[in-house]
Amino acid sequence: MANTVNLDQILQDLDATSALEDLQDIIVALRDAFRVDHMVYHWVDSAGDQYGCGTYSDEWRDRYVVQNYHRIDPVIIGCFQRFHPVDWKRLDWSSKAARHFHTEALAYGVGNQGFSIPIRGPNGQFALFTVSHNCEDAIWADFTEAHGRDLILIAHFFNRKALEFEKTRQPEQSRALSPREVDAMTLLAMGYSRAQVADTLSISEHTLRVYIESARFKLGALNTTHAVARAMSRGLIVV
Amino acid sequence: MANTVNLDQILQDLDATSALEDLQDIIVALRDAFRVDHMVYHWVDSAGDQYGCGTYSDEWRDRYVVQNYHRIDPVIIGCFQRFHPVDWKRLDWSSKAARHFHTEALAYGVGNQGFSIPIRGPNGQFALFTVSHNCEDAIWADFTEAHGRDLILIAHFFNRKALEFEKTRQPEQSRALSPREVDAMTLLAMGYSRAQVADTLSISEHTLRVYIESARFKLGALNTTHAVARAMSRGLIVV
DNA sequence: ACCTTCCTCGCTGTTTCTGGGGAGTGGAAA
DNA sequence: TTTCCACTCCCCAGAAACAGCGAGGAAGGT
Repeated sequence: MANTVNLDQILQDLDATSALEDLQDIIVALRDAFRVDHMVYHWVDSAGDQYGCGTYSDEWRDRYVVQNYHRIDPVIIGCFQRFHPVDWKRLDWSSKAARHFHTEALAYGVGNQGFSIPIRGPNGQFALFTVSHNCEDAIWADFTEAHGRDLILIAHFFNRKALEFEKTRQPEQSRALSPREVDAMTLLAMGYSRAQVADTLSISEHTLRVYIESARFKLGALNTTHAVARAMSRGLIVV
Repeated sequence: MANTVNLDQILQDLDATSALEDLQDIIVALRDAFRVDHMVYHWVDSAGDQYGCGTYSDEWRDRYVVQNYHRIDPVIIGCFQRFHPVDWKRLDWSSKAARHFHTEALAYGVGNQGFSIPIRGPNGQFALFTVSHNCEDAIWADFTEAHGRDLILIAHFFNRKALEFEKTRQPEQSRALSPREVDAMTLLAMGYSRAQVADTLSISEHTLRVYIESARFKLGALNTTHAVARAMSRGLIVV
């Protein structure tokens, strides 16, 4: 596992990429350059409409998707609540589902060591950049220590490219909410009922309803809960 | 404006920081090391409850806060919908409010050039790391070209520290949700009605209601929308 | 073995939300 | 100037969610 990696060259190659498919080739080359078992970029999207590329076996990837493992995968859950890159050992593997997931992952060739970098983009986009390997703890610690920063940059550039290519698919860049709409969504997210929200904002409940409706429309939401969820995941409101 | 910057030393210093106040000293030192006019870290929070540190004058900062400029600042608006670091020249300064904001910023000593890096953390956290300077376009382009990557890493480490210090404020942890509860919350967050969720999960609506109620209880939520919002902000569900 | 948690199903009545109308102001942009 | 958009207010009927009560079986951990 090693050491002489030309970061500049990698990032330049990444920058020069012009098609989504090329990322797969690049990540394989990266895996070889770093001499680790696996390297994966994984754009997580609850809709199941996820994009990813990497060096896991097709069988594992298929199984992961079919079983909806992104819901119990401690790597995803853990990274989602963190900002730091995180070593898999520091995650919570205590639940039964997590342990089962772990043994199965090992059986499918995923390394016993792992290092994952959470990445977040606009509109609540969330992705992971993961390096995995089979080795002892000390060796792995040296590796992450040595290459952590490089991996952050690579992850950043990877996501940049992925966003660039996927941008066309996501025309749903919702209009920004008006201040009043933000207020309404925020208070609703805090558990207030419509009556309470209207009271807090000193407006009639009818007026409030107009805000909720227009927010729902702007966000393409089906109901209030959906609208609040979307507003949150797009970072339009903070609770 | 310059060139010999010891990135390792900077990041180590950042990592060793143990108090929020120290970040202010570090950012001043950084500004001097990079020989630019201003360097600012700005945690943007829609609530107005923002944290920031940097080298802008106190007058400008106060005015910014009082006037709620974060709502019209093209840097914030532009960065919020981007993932790339962005040069200020590429932002949209066309609106009247933006032009007024710009001339005023210049008057308060903000540089005519700027480079801002959006950073996103868990729960929709959003921050900016900005470098600003007074110089010509070509010189500025050289600078951003030369130091863009370093700045990304510095921004990352800055935000890491800021999150670390702020985390202590909100240690609320709740019991984990059961798989079925997660399913229910997730589908509700996706805009499904109770009937649709029950149908999707192939359970009766009555059963579904029990899940929602127990999730609400576990999360300390007042209603379904609140429960979904809390589940999201705690990273228990991914939408 | 016991206790806890999870999963599943049922009833009733009350409160709240939703969707469909409508109308008028003021400010900012084209 | 006209045309947007944000903000404010109003009514009504049907649909949906809420609160509170109940039950039993399966699986896991102490």
